[in-house]
Amino acid sequence: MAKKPYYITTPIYYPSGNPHIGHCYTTVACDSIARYRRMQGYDVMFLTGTDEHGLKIEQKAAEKGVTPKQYVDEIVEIFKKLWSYMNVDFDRYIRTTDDYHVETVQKIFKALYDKGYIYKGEYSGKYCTPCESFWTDSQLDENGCCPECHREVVEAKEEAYFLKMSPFADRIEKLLTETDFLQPKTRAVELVNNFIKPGLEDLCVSRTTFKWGVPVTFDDKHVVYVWIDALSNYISALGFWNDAYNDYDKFWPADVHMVAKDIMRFHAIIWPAMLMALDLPLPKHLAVHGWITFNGQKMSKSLGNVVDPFVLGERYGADAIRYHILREMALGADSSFSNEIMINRINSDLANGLGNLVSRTVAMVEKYFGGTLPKEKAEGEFDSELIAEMTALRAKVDEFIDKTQINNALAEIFKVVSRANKYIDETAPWVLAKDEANKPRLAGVLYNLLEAIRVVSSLLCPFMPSTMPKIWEQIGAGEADVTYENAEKYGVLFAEVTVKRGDVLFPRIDVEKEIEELNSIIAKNAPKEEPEIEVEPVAPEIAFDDFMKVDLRVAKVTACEKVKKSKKLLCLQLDDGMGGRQVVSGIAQWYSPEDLIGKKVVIVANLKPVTLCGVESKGMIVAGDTADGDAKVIFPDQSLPCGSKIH
RNA sequence: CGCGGGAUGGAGCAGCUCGGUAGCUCGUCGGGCUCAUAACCCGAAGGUCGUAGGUUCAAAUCCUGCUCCCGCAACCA
Repeated sequence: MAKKPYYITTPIYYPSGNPHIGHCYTTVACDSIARYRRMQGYDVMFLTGTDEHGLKIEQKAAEKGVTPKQYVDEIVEIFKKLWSYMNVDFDRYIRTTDDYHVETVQKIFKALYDKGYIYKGEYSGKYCTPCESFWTDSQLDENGCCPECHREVVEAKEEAYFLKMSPFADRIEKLLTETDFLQPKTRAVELVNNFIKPGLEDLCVSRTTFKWGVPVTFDDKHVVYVWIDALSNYISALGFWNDAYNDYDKFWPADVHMVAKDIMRFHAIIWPAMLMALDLPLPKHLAVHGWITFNGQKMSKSLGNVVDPFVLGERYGADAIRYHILREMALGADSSFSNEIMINRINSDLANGLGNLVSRTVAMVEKYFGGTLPKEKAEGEFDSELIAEMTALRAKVDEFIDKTQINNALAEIFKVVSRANKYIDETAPWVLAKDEANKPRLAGVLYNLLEAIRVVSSLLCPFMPSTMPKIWEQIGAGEADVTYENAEKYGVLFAEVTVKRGDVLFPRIDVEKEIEELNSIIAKNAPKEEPEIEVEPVAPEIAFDDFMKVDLRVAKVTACEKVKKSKKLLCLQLDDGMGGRQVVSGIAQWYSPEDLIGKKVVIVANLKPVTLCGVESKGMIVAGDTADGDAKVIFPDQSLPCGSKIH
């Protein structure tokens, strides 16, 4: 009988920087599910890869003085190295720069055009002629000028191709609300209300403003913009409309696309729309997970070195890191990552729980029986409960894996670990050992423990693939003993099994000492941050007269309050020495009103007034960017009088 | 009134669909045990279930108002 196919994917990651713990989570989660399915006997295709085109890559490469391809090649190596380091066993790695993928994208684009779903239209926005770049209103700088060169932009239109979305709105809404496509489903309402009900806008699917992308075959001014290029990886990697592979019929539709919530929208709306337009089946599930936050903060570049997966893996082992992120992360919700939580988890579950269980069991077999159990065994009290729990475990784990709830699956497994530890206490082998007559019972107890360990480690293998074989070696389990089949059976191990003590599986970590060391690593890396900010190129030269056009003044904040309806805006009343004025500034995330009242700040006094969220703003507060993209207000010498001109 | 999610012992969560002993993990305290990685086992303390009302014999659970957090959207830097 042919094995059932199972297709699972991670997103293709954007290699504009090194991979971090967030990438790790998605990938390790997929890897674990893929391994579990393989163990269950599915014919698995596990795909991951990188999305390598686009303006940002082009720019990053230019900064470093290399070609875009050279730039991504380098980072892709780091991704692959991390996956190998984390024991991620993918079946295929797709790069959107691969020839076969490019071929598929071009054919899809053409097919959609031929079907009339893609049409040529105009993309309008602000255009900076010297930079040859389009910007949306929100990308413009504070003066409404080009964010790159700070010169004026003009309203302009660019030719672009669009994908019609509206024909699919109804079907997508049904997909989200009436099927179990989206996991967790709570997000469906949000998507429908925000994007579908207001009317799906047609999607701009080509660009002429950068070159680093897949050329549109029938119009070489254009390159395919991210959507069609990136999303179609899921089928191009199977050989859809290319000759590199021939697996489309076997594996499509995918069983699970796993993504983080920030790209849920693209996978829940755009990707189904594309497939509908192509008349292809839709993926079965979209599993959406939250972000890993660090000490409550969203992951950012400056935290990257603290939570560098390489550093953590080196200290605690890849399996421990895998376990921690899988155990901690619930589908849908964010989960906070801190070194302390991680170390405590590793200590309590892995070192004290599982590791110690193996250690004490094996030690007793050696101590009381010289390493090999006798054939004669006696049953006794407490056996039935332990055996019942271990044989029932597989079904429970299966159920949670089916629901992509890895954290709950692990929790079930560790309940049995706990039960086994308790069983040792109940049966007190060290007491039995005192009387020769109890030897058969003692052997029975130890055999049951080995069996429990066998079941637990079999089911745990997909999640911690490098440690489990070490356990099998210690408990004398052969490869045939630790199959999925046997995971629900009792009495699998050879009756006269021989154990072999090994190294400590998960060394206990000294919490305080480790935290201290990790903090010192943070401290060591922290000073580097400063020079690491991306220094923007200096704007083109201007004449003194041009500078004098900008009227900078000192003004004192007399009152300040948050703008209702907005999270980022503060409304400030200023004494500018000229009768006062009101300015709205987007700094509410970093300053509360009390921080500013009474302080003098620098304002651009002759800026054209604008209305933000219904509040008029006459001028702007001068602020600088930090490395994290936060804003810091520039405070002038506080003795300067209000209204004094700065030049 | 843009949309959605959340507020449960010190921390993190479950319970809420289908009202009726408030449960789990970690931490704390006390005890037990000694096979084991100072690990394991047992017990205890600790909760006005955000707030104000309502429905009900009975509400963490249903309804309404309010406060605060978070995400999306918008807006801004």
